[in-house]
Amino acid sequence: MTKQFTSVWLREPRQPKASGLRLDHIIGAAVELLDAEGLESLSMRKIGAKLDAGATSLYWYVANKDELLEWVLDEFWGMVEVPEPDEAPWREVLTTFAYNFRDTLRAHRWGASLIGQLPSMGPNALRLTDRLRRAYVRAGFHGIDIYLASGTVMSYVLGVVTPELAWEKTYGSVDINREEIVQMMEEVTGEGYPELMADYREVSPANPDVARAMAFDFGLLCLLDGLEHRLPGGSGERPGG
Amino acid sequence: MTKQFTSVWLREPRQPKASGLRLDHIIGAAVELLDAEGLESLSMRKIGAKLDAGATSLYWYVANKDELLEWVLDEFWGMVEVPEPDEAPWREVLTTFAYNFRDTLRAHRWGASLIGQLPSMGPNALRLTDRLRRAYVRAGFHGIDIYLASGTVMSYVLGVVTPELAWEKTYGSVDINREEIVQMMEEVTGEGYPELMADYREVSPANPDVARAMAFDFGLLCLLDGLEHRLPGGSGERPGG
DNA sequence: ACCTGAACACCGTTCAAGT
DNA sequence: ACCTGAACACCGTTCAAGT
Repeated sequence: MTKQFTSVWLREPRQPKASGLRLDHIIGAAVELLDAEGLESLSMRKIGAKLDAGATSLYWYVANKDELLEWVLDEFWGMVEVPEPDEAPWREVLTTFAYNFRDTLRAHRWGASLIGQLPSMGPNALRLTDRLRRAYVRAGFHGIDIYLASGTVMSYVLGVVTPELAWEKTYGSVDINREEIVQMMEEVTGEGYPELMADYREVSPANPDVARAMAFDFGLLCLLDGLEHRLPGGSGERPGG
Repeated sequence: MTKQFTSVWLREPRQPKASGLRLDHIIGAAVELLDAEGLESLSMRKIGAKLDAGATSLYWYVANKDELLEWVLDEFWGMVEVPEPDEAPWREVLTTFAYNFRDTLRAHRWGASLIGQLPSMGPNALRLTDRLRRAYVRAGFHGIDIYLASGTVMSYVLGVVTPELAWEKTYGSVDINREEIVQMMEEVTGEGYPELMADYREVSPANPDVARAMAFDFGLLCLLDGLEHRLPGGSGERPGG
């Protein structure tokens, strides 16, 4: 007897009456609280209060907090804009997506945490997945390579931004410059890694926002170059690919 | 009056007496509980109990739970092995790191969450950063490009694995095959994305573990190709780079 | 059908008090 | 110096009861 495979997205929606709570209002209230106060301080009680309802009333529309957050996560995916793949060259489509995704992650900092905690199977997530897939198709990938390539840019962006958010959560409100960071690292390691420290001091841009943006762009360029290289006809083509 | 820049790693350590609690034991107990029960069920009370102490005793060694987790996170970084960059070609070093990092993230599933929540500034994190940096130096990058390239592979791996862990957390214990996933997606989207669904059905490997491993490898190859392409002398070299 | 409040089993953290 | 227990202000969720 194996567990049944189910999903939030397959549940019968509750029929709201004209006045009273509604699932979309609950999700909206959750998003507003998340934007204002962050994931850690979101509680069912606060969502209820925001809607002039008891916390426990939410449980008529939602099985539990995770299920609500799964809906909220799909709202996040709905905020990430991707150009229609027919309307621009594939590198431009993916670059625009990468920058939009980065901006959305930074504007709604709870998004990255939810992506790491809950599956992304809602309609907005699937719409985005489909658009990206078509961008890779238009690039010229075939067969299984479409599938293999289709998550690369998104993974890269998520992986870059996630630790940045963690850093900013802790040190974002602190007035800090590059030199102080390096000094702190030196105190942690002793005289351990002189070249690493010299590098930070000498070559990394003094403004951390600029440094982050440049590194993001550099890596994205590498990834796109590498994808192009693996396209049929490119010199990285695999035998029988 | 700006906030002072401080860190866990700069605090004066408490002097433990011969018998009694010790910071390293507290960290060790936390890691064990994390491996056994996951991040969400870790509590100060449980850590205390595991050490035959009251939960509040921990606060002598640790300012709060986040600070303890910052130490725990550095333990995680300590588990990620990277070959010495002198001992192998740079692509091999980075490939080995990528696979090791992926394995460690999968073996200690709380790691990815902590990376997204807390800064990685401990000695193990810095040791890893330095090794990776030297791998990029050995590859042939110069000046600011060392800095710009140095996070790329790590970001990619983190971004790939993080959503996989979220998926497995929800559906990992469910007996599920590819067809059931596709059917569920079709129920969510209606007949929305026929090509996306056909692709999943026809070209993605039937075993999800195999599918994930192949996609991981493909993207890593792309990224390494793209890095190589940007090396001085490569055709992607930038003017004045 | 929808909403409520009381209640349960938890949290992280503070603090006065003990040794 | 180190550890304790009581206490505070929270959590998510269940459930019997209301309308």
